[in-house]
Amino acid sequence: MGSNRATLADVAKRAGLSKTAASMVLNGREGTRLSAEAHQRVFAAAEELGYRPNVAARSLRTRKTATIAFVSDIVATTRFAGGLIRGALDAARERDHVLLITETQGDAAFEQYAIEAILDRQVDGVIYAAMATRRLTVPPAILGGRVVLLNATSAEQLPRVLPDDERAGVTVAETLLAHGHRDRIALIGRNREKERDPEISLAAAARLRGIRGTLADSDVQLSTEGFCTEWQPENGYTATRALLRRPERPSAIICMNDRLALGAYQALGEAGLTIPDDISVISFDDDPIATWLRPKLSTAALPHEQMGRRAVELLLDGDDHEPSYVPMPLRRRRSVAAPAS
Amino acid sequence: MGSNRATLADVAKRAGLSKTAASMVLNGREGTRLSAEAHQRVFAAAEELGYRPNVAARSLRTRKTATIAFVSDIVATTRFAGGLIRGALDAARERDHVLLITETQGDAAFEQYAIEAILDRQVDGVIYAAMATRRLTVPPAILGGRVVLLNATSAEQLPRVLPDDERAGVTVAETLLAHGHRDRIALIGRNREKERDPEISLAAAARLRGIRGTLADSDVQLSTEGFCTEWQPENGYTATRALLRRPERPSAIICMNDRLALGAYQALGEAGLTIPDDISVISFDDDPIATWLRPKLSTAALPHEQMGRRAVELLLDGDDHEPSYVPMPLRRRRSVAAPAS
DNA sequence: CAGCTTCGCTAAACTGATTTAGCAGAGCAT
DNA sequence: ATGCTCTGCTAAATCAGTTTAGCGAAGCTG
Repeated sequence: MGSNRATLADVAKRAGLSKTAASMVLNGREGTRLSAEAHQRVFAAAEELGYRPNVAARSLRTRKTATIAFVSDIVATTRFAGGLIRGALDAARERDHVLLITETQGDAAFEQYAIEAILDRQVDGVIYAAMATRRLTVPPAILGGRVVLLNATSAEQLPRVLPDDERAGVTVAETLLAHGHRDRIALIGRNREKERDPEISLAAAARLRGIRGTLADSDVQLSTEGFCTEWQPENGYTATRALLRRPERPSAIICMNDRLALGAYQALGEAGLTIPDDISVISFDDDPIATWLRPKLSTAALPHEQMGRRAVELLLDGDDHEPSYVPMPLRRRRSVAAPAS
Repeated sequence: MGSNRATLADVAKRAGLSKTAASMVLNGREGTRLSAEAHQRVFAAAEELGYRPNVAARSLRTRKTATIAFVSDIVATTRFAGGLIRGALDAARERDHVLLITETQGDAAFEQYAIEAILDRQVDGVIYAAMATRRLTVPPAILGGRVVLLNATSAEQLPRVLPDDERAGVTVAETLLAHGHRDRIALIGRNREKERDPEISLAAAARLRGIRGTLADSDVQLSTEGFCTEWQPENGYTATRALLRRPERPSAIICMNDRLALGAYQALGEAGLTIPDDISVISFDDDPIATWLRPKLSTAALPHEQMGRRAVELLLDGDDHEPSYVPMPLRRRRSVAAPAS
């Protein structure tokens, strides 16, 4: 690869100046007394030689690598991860940085490897990301540098970016109310573990809080709450079937995520019910399947790209340690309508 | 970050030896005449100080960074990308390497940025990946070093890893034949552009070739071929509805990917047909939705993890420039059965 | 015109590793 | 006693930058 690249010495020689001068000019140092002409010559020489500084040499001295480590439990390889990385990648590029990506897979040895790789390479900062919004434990070794939590919190008061799940819950509930749903709003995806253990999920409790609070403000309660051990399509299917066996059919179903909603669609389809005419469905996440379903699913979107972007911004430009809550906009599609009759 | 780390000089001093000696011992250099005792002392000192070499300093001298660049058009942020990255990540870790991830998004300026970032950091090699299996143009600037193409080919004879789409086509066709399907096998997802332009897709033509060849060997032809401008669920839905309007209903539908299959499921469901009793469905990719559908979809899996892994292996240990074809195993699930009656 | 400041620039040290060239002492043969 | 080889180790150069300290000439002051 970069074998015969021009070095700073080459540039200096061509400009008829010292390395010092060349270095200062190229770094735009203030207060140096180099003549305008010297500036010209250095820029010209650098241009002509196609000079690009060697990052290793530079960071040896400056301890800056223009590299950010993106460490995730498992996020880098899931469908949800895409946007997170994309956003981070974009923001990093805008700031002339680059992303070093590692995955711990929840494995202590892997995490150890990641930390060492990061420390060895003296990255400028670490983004510690979680797949599911949750609390996690940051390895002390990286606390020496800048760390931003992405989609996560931790015991330490670190800067962090989180989706505003509670607000999303509010939005979802408001939408249903606005369409005239009141007493027959069901929910599927209740899950004690997710709701209680912040190490597993922060989203479940927050969404539920938002939903219930908003309904309560209008003197409404959820008519039925379906529990699911996982938030997978199968669980949504089963929960929805259970829902339909009850005497009073709901006018709307809130699903705690889009995979559950897929299951709900399947169960409703089998039961011969039409969405949204017979029953409305609304959900959270905005997984790609949301637009694949028929009808397209209305859902509060996890703003992954924005979150990734925000994390980099916080890392590089950030000063405040207030958690950064990113809004989850509702994607209004075709799965919500007024209750039948 | 790593502020007060022990340096090689520290280790040497503690061991009562020179930096030279310490360096040689720690690098396991053969042919050095350092005593066994010297070895002990160096190892002990390094251990006690928790010594880890500074990668920047080392690579300044050796031009090795233990870093691989993973450049993709857009793959890093799509659902399909996960496995690719995961596999590469795992293989890289096993070889004590790390991944620098960038994305060109098909944008020339972004590509330029990626290249410069890569060259500046003197990565040991580049994995150039495409989201869809296709031919792409590798920027000449990176051809100076090791490059492996992932899910892609190029004009240059570069080492590359590709899914064995043709063989997958064979497998899919064989499966249908084995279940007794013959004259009423339909296909959806024909697409002239994808089939003809290798810069768009290599998979479409290869899959089709495999399917047709295998059927022909048994004197069978596809009964209907549905064209789709895109391989999205909607197109699958429309194509399937068209299929069902024809006089003779197919006994099986081959979908060129799982998203089309989702569309097919939706159309079949609406038509009141049961999979696989009334009609079998088989597909390609093994997208996560394949297991979310009811019944679960049989599909030839794109072995993303293996491909990513293989790319790193080829890059680091590889010698041969033969394209590496990775098999696409058929995930046998519930969507294929014998034809009705 | 000596002394001081400012200007414009550079030599050399430094970052932390690897690598080349070679030195001192021991052992042996002559 | 001299010359030679082998052993066990080290000094110093090197990679490509940044940074510190400071030098010589010009200009100005008193």
